Order: sequence, then C-alpha cells, then structure tokens
Amino acid sequence: METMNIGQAAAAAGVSAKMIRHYEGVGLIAAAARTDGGYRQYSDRDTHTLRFIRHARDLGFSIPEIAELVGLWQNRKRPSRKVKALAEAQIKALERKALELLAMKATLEQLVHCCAGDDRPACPILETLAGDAPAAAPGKRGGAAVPHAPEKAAARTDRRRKSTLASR
Amino acid sequence: METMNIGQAAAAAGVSAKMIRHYEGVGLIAAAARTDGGYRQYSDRDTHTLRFIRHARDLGFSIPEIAELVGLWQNRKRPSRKVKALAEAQIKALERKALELLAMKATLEQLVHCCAGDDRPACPILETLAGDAPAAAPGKRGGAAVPHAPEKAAARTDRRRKSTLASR
DNA sequence: TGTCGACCTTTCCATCGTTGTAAGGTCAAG
DNA sequence: CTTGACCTTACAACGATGGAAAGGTCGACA
Repeated sequence: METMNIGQAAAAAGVSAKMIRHYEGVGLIAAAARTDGGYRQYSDRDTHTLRFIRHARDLGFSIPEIAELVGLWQNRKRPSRKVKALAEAQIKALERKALELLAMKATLEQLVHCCAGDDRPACPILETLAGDAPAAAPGKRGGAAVPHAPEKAAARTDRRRKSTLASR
Repeated sequence: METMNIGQAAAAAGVSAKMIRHYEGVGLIAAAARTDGGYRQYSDRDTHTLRFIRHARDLGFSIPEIAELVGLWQNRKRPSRKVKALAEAQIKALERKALELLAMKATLEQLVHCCAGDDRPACPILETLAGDAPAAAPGKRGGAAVPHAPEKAAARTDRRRKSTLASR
C-alpha cells in the first residue's frame, strides 16, 4: 500500500474522500500527484498527515488553525510554546461556547421548571418568551459551530434617524 | 408608533431588518402589509411577535422550532405539555452539544498539561495528534451550531470493497 | 473485444443563521 | 431639485460537510 487512490487514503486516514479534495482545494494539503488517468496518488506519509488533520479537526480546530498546526508539526525547529498557545486558545474558545450553551440550558431549565406541562394552555415558558426580558444572554446561537467567533457584536440593528415624532 | 417601517420594527424588537425579511421569506412570519411605495409596514403587535422570535432564537431554537413555538403561543387552546416537550428537547440538545465541547476541551487540557511550552521543539501535543489514537471522541465539531443534530454518524468514509489483496 | 461496475474526476447545490454588497426606488427635509 | 437616510430586491459569503449530477479510468470477466 505504498501508493493509493483517494478512497484508500480516505479509509486509511478516517477522512472522507470528499474532504481530502476540499483540503487540497483550500490549500490545507499540497496538490497530490496524479496518474496518467488523472487519479490522485497518496503515500503513507500523506495518510499520516491526513490523520493528523482529522485529529485536530476532532478537537474543534478550524481549517486555518489546522494549517498552522500542520506547519508547526512539520517544522523541526518549532518552539513548543507556539503549539501550546494554539491549544490554549482553543481551550478558551471551547469553554466559551460550552458556557454559552449551558447558559441557554440553565435558562430553559428554569422555565421548564415553572411549566405545568399538562393539557391547560397556561404556560410560563411562552409568557417569558413573549415578555420584554431578554430571557437569555444574547450569545450567538447560530452560524459557525465550534471554532472561533466572528465578533459581530456592535450595533446589531439599524438605528432610525430622527426618532419617533414627525417621521411620516 | 402604531405603524412603522422595517428599520423601526427591527430596532423595537432587537432583530435586524435583514432577518425580518428573511423570516418573512421562509414563512416564519406572515408577509407584512406594504405602503404604496412598497415599504413594509409593522404594528406593535408585529414587533411583539418579533421579540418572541428573538427570545426563542437566543435560547438556541432553530427556525422550524420557533415556528412551532409561535404557533403554540398564538393558539389559545394549546396544551402547555407541548411547549414543555419542545423546551425539554432543546435542553437535551444543548446539553449534548455542551458536553461535546467540554470533552474536546478536556482532551486538549490533558495535552496542554504535558507540553513544556518553551523554545524547544519537543511537543506531546503534536505527537498525540500525529499518533494513531483518536485523540477525541469523533463528535461532530463543525456544521450546524446549537440547534438539533443532523445525525450523520454511520460509515463516515468510503469503505473499499474486497480490501487490499487482489482487488482489481 | 466488449461490457460491467467500482472507483475516480469536476462542478454545482444544500445545510444553517446571519451579514455584506450591489443596484436601484421612496420619502422627507432643506 | 438635491441630498441622504431609508427602503426594495437579488446575490454571495461564511464553516465544514454531504449529496447529486455527468462523465472518465481501470481492472476483471465472458
């Protein structure tokens, strides 16, 4: 199995063939050599790299971050300080996101606790959602998952101009 | 402020004008009435609904889930049991995702703990990533964020057919 | 040799919520 | 009438991944 096609490399590394092509497309890995028929060719060394990438991915690193990690990995003169810094930043990012989710969960648990959950329509959950209180810290709950946060805090809505009176 | 334009409704509800149009487009809210010039017109009742949507969004509910919640909210004969069930499902989803993140974090913390973090290249973090061990439970760390999980577990890579020997 | 089928190729589309941008129309104030 | 704040629609982007289409390659077998 010294050289193999993409499917075999994918199986050996635990990554989908789809993602291998994607990683090549975005420059995370170098373009593979091709056979005469145009098939990509991979070596055991390549699958080693792909395994590394998968492990980093499983820890929630984004593709740019993985690129950095791979660069450090292949640099024999790297200072382990840099690797540790990346890992610590990722720990903080993971913690921040986990706390965000747990805060939502805590809010919901409180609401659920107050709801009878029977056949009657009275429901403090809905009443709270309909109320003026924020109900939860406005942490972003959509969009990108684990890796990094886009920082889209400031001024999340259009401010109107001269305000209410005499606008039209 | 009985009727207002989209920007004012957005500011009043704490949602972006962009998202109001989006919610209308995907059917989460009814199409707003228009002025002669084509401007959408919103009432205080509309901003009330939008606030409800924002609160549900802040608790990590997906758009289809919010649609259900809004439906229950506006149904005077709803059983609070249904609302509670939705909330409890969301609690479970949030918990599952938080645990996933915390598991990654714990793995990283263990690795960081073993890394000197100095100017020398020796780095157990990179060595672990390069190794054969999974390094972390293969919980999905990309894709959709808070709401629901697509369940893409089974057979994440192409399996080759007859294996290595005498395949083709 | 012809054919079958497993595999490979590229390209486009979808997810999910949100933001950004482009190109243009409306409206009120000056 | 001009200015500019606001509105309109339509499109693309983010992130990582999956899916499908339409076609080429390769080995095995009749």
